[in-house]
Amino acid sequence: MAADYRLDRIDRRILKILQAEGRLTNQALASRVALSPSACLARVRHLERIGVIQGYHARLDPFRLDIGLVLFVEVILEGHSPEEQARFEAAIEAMPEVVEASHVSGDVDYLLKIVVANMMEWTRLREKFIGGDLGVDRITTHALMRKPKIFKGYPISDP
Amino acid sequence: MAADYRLDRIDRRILKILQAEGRLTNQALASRVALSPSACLARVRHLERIGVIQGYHARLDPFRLDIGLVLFVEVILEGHSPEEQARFEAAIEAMPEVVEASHVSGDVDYLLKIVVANMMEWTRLREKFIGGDLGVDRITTHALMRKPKIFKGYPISDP
DNA sequence: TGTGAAATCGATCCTTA
DNA sequence: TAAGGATCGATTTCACA
Repeated sequence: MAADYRLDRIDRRILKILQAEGRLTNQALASRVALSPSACLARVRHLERIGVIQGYHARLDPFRLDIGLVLFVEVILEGHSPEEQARFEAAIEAMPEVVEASHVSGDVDYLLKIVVANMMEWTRLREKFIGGDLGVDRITTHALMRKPKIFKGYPISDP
Repeated sequence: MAADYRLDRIDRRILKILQAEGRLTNQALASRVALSPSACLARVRHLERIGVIQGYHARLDPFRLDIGLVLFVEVILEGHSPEEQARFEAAIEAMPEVVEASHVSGDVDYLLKIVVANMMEWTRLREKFIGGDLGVDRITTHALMRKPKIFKGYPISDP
């Protein structure tokens, strides 16, 4: 999947723009990076094919969706062998409530983003973590109240 | 901004689809929700106008961007008055390295997502947090190593 | 890799229901 | 609110540099 492809200046400008304005037309994008539409489209398709662009998404306001609760959960495993990690990761892969998982260094092993309809659902899901045989030692929960700064993409330097 | 507008079944289907496929053409979207293109476009524009759709973004692979380090930082403030929170939030608003901030309930006050080029940069930025007059009591840092589950949007029920 | 032209397809607006 | 049709603009392919 061309994991070693080197992004040039124009690629980076394309990525920066599409990260901020995902529905920009190819023509507008082309003129902003000073390419013909066909050359620009070829680059975008290439970036998609090699996996630098992983998808396009509408960003929705979670507080307008009757989504329930958004929780950030820190997980510490009992053991840290590859097998134990794989078992845990397979378990969360199968939980639709877990919408994002990050494996991190430090005193904590995983940071999860979890969406549940209400506290009761969280109480039930919580038991799967601590009671179950997922090899979890301890979890800490934080409930989202407000988003003072919203993620709109990674910083990409122009040059 | 029509914060009380009630989403109907078709709105929710539109949101679910655009959240997963942000660059879908209006025609394709229209046929998937069984509307004419013009009616579908009017709904999408409406959802954008009232702020349920906040933007469109290409999702990029952070490990392919030479971005440096992605850090998750937990922040505990010394005090919890509205003024102290506002001061802290204004400070992180002005830091481009802080790409996302969540105000959460529990023993921690804020969860930050921070992107820095390298450890040295983080060491410098860290001092702004603990040394500065931001009213920060304590921070805990986790560095992203791997993403076993990637966020692709909130769960939206069909009916 | 890039350009420009040609053909197809999509977005958008307006009218009518 | 929705549909249909007209118009204008965008996407995509291809021959060529």
